[in-house]
Amino acid sequence: MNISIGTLAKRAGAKVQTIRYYEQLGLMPVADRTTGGQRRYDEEAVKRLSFIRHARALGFSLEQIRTLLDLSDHPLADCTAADSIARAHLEAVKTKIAALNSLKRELTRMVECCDGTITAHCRVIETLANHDLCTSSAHGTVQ
Amino acid sequence: MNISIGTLAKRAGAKVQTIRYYEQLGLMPVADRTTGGQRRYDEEAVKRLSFIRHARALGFSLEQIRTLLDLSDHPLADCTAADSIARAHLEAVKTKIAALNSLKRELTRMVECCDGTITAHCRVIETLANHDLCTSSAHGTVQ
DNA sequence: CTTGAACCTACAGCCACTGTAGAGATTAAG
DNA sequence: CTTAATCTCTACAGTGGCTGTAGGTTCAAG
Repeated sequence: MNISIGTLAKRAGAKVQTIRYYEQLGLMPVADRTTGGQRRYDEEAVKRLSFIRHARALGFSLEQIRTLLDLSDHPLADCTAADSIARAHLEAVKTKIAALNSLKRELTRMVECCDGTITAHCRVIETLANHDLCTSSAHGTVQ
Repeated sequence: MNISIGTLAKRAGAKVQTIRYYEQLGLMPVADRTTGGQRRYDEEAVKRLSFIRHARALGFSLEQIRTLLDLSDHPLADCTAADSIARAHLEAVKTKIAALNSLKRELTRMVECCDGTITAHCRVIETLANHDLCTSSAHGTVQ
């Protein structure tokens, strides 16, 4: 009931600005204020922000998190929705891992073949210049 | 010498706007224009844009690509710089793969344990609400 | 010569924050 | 009680890497 925004930030592992940003998006509740206008939070807010940060660390988007928060706010609802969000996300993660692995192979080949002398013979530059030298076809845009 | 921006886009796998964006950033040269003011490119531009798109597909940042382009523009230079960019990137990729793998494990556990009935028993929500249930400590922010 | 596709500029929007400026609030020490 | 240090406030701009839109112009085929 008496937690400042800075303390909340530390306890849940977020930045102060991020909390205000979440409030703006409606992910965090509009906080009570002191007479001086500063936000004060309770333990519930710590839990909610931790939930959000944990989900973000797992790579869920804020929109996915919004849905997950709605579901956890209504504990009697069917959890099929939460499950399918998690499953879809798992699939996306698997795809990303596959892309990154093929990327790792290509980068490893690039680096191993660089003879360390002049750019004209540099495998790194050469590979980038000529896509045909690249065996892995799996990579779309990997972020 | 007579390639329109749309043709260039198709041939190198980019969008028209992206080419103009690259020109703005100085990654693509300022193109010659027709009397009517439209950009015309040559084969050299196709190569350069392909280089950029390939490097982007491999996850290099535009700033890294700027350096790689400078290096390939001056083929007599020492290629140590290109090599170290590629090595650093490879390390980053390995780290990302490790994080995603621990994430995959956590998501898999979440999904496997969901009993499909009500949110109160839902492993997905529960895991997100309680970071202590989470075994993988490796995940920072994964994008 | 007409038509329709492609092109032009300029700017706003996306995501998920992060950083800044300048002002006011709170708190601990003296 | 005063002062100083730290926090917090709002509002807005910037990040990266594009993508989309509006409103107009140019080009190439028929």
